[in-house]
Amino acid sequence: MTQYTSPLLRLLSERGYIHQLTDATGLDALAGKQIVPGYIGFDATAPSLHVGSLVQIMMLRRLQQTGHKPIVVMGGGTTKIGDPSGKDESRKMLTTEGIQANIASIRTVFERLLTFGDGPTDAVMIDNDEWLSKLGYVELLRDVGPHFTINRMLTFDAVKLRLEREQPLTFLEFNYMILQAYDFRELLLRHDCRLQMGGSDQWGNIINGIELTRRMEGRELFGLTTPLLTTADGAKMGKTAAGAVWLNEAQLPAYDFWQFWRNVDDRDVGRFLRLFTDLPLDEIARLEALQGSEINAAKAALANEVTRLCRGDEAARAAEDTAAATFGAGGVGEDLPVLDLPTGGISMIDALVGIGFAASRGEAKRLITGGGARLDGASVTDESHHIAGGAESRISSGKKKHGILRPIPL
RNA sequence: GGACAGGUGGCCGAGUGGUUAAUGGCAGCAGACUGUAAAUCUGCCCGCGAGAGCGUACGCUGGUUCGAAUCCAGCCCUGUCCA
Repeated sequence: MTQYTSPLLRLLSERGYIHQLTDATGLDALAGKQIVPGYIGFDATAPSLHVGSLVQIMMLRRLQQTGHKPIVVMGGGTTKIGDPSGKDESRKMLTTEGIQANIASIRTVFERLLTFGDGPTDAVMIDNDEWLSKLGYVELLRDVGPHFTINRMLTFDAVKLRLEREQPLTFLEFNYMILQAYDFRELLLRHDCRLQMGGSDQWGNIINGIELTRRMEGRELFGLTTPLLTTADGAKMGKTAAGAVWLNEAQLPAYDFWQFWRNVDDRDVGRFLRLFTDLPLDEIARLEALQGSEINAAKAALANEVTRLCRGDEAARAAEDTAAATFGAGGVGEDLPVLDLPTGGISMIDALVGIGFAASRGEAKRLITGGGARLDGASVTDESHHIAGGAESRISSGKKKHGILRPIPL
């Protein structure tokens, strides 16, 4: 591992954030002598980011922790165009209000992880719509156009792959990289931003921004990418059964968020602890070394820490208590999903659908037939089983998903 | 504008008149084994229905046929090449 002198690069390096770096010694020197404003761009297409973006968010946190200035750039301007990457027509373009609402919602998570304000190392959040929407086409062509050759743009993976696979690549999409490059330069001019970070898939875009700025302004910028975060079995991080693992409470309850981390693959524990928690490295080394079932303690620590950072102390504690009560004691915890139990009871099928363990009645039946539906821990195999009203009970799908059936109070 | 190839279930990809709700793979769910892990094996995997069954579905719209994802026509979309 390269020896860095700046606290920033040391921290990033020892915790596993660095995949590629444009000019390691240059950035190391710069970070050692001044506050480096650095930015990462985020999508504004949904009201919440998901764990796939958490590495980037954490990186901004590290930036601030080592005395630099994090800049969160929301892609409001680019979102307006609509994301062209999918072929499915139904991808609707968002209205300005919709995008603003998304940005406001996303901001709540950033506020937990970064300190915002007006100070020199306080984080700021900017919407690239501020400048992109004012940009004239002719102006853009004149200023930026000469600095991009099609020849080079065609060599970028994002483009090359699509062409090789004979998939459509629209002009719109093709232009994304130009807009992103433009962002970097704009951020230099507005906020003296010197560094852009991102996932490894952003390397090409980041390089473009650096190149463009060098040609237009004669200034040197830096780029840094994180390794593509996959789980140990090779899947892309952030998608699970129920869909994306959202960072916002409104999109995913804290208990489920906690469970996601509690259930990571053994092999991922150490890496995730370094990336997603503030635990000291020696503590992580100790946890990571646990063998066999003991590694579950490390997973619990991971779940607690990440939930605490993203959702707050209280949420983390409630999730942990619920898990302990549910899995340890075989009872129920307060944080489990609850379904009202009518006085006359409810059918097993309706209960499973009602609490969200099955998407349709057919699915609920299959769950029952397969032996995965449980009531107070006992498997229910009768499709027409009727749950009596009056008493609280625990309903489960498999061994991991649990919920409470609670009589409606009179 | 022309020639050719293509548009199938969350994704990839078979199928080219009936036995096809549609082979297979991936992803997903459940069971067994475990440690709320991985790997492995087994079952499930469009909706409604207790069930027989019914309804939807192979780009869109019509047509041929007892019967179509499969044949025909028009249209839309994508790719490759040509103008």
